[in-house]
Amino acid sequence: MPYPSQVNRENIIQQAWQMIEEEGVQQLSLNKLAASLNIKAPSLYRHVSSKADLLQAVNLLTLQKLFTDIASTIPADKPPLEQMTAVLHTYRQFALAHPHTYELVYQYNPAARPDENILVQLILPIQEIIAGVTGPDNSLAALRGALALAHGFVMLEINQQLQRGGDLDADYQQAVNAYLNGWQSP
Amino acid sequence: MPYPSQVNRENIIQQAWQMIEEEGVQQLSLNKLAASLNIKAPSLYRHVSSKADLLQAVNLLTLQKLFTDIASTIPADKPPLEQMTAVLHTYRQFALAHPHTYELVYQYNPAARPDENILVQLILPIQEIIAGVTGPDNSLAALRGALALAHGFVMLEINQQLQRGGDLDADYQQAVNAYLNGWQSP
DNA sequence: AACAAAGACTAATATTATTAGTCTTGTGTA
DNA sequence: TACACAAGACTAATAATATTAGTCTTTGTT
Repeated sequence: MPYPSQVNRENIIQQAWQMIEEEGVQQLSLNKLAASLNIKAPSLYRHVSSKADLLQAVNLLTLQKLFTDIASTIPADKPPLEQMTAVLHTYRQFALAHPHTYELVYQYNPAARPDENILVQLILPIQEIIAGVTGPDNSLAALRGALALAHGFVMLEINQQLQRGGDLDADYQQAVNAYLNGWQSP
Repeated sequence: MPYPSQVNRENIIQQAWQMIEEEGVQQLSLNKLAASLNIKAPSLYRHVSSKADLLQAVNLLTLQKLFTDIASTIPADKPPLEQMTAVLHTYRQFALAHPHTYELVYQYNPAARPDENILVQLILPIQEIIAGVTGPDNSLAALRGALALAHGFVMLEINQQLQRGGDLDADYQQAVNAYLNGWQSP
C-alpha cells in the first residue's frame, strides 16, 4: 500500500540510532534497517539521500544527546574548575554508556560529519567554562586539549587499548586533574 | 604460471600499507590490491587468512614505524620532562604525516587489533620516561593520560574537528605543557 | 473528474569479501 | 630417476551490500 507514509525521516534516523547503539554500525545494513521498519531498502531513499546522509543525521543526534547530558550535570553554583571537571566526567560517562554511537561520530567519513557550525554552537558554553579556569586568551587552546584528553581516553578505553589493569576511573580523574591544574600554575 | 611464488605475505602487507597510506582504507579493496601485485584477489588468501588479518598486520607495521620514529627522536641526554615532550611531539608529527594508516590502528575492529603483548613491549620505554616525571607510582596513569591527550588531539585534527582557526601547533604544545606540568605540582 | 506527486514496490546492477575446485610447477622422497 | 604432493596461482560461483530505474497505487489539489 503505497502513499500513506509508513515511515518518515525522523523515524528512520531514530531507528538507525537504536540499532547502531545496540550492535554497532558494522552490523547495520539498509536491508536490516528497512526490514525493522516493515519496508524495503530502496524505499529508504525517499527519505534519506544516501547512507552517509543517514549516518550524518545519526551523528548529530548523538552529539545533541551528549551535550544535553553534559549541560544537565554542570553544577551551576560551583567554581569553573569544578564545573569543568564535571563536564569531562559526564563526557566520559556518556561515551562509555554509548560506545557504538559515540565512536561513529569520530569515525573517519567526511560525508557523515555533522555540520561545523552546529558543533560550534554546542561547544561554546563549555569554552565559557574553561575560560573561567584559564582566562579567555587561552580558552580555545585549553578547550582543545581538554576535549582531546577526554576523547582520546575514552577511545582508548572503548577500543580496549588500556588493558593493563589499574583503576581507569581513578586514572582518568588524575589525568583530568593534572591537565586542568597545569593550566592554572604557570 | 602457478607455483613460483609471485608474492609473499610480506609483499602483500607492504603493498597494502602503501595503498592505505595513499588513499585510505576505504579505497582499498582486495581486488585493487591483488591487481597491483599482478595477481587475482582469491590468490591473496594463500598468504593472508582474511582481510581483517591483513589489516592487523598493516596496523602492526604502522605501530612499529611510529615507535621507531619516537625512539629515534628521544634526546637521551636531556631530563625526562624534555624527553616526554619530544615523545609527544614526534607522536603527533607521525600521525599527521600518516593520517590514513595511523587512523586505521584505532579504528574499531577487534579482529584487526594488534596483539596486546606486542603493544605493551612497544610502550614500556615510554612509561619509563614518564615515570621520571611523575614518579613510578603514577606512571601508568600519567602514561594513559599522555597517550589520550596526544591521540585525542591528532584524531580531532585528522577528522578536521578543530577548525576554528588558531595555531594548532602552539595549542598542542600548550596542552602538553599543561598536562605534564600538572603532574609535577601537587 | 483529472492530474500530479508522494511513497511504496520489484527488478536490476556494480562492488564487495570469500569459498570451492582446478591446474601447473617445483620439491622431497622412494 | 620417477613420482607423489603440496604450494600457489587461476576461474567460477556465492552472498551481501548500496544504489538506480521504472512501476503502481493512493492521496490531495485544481
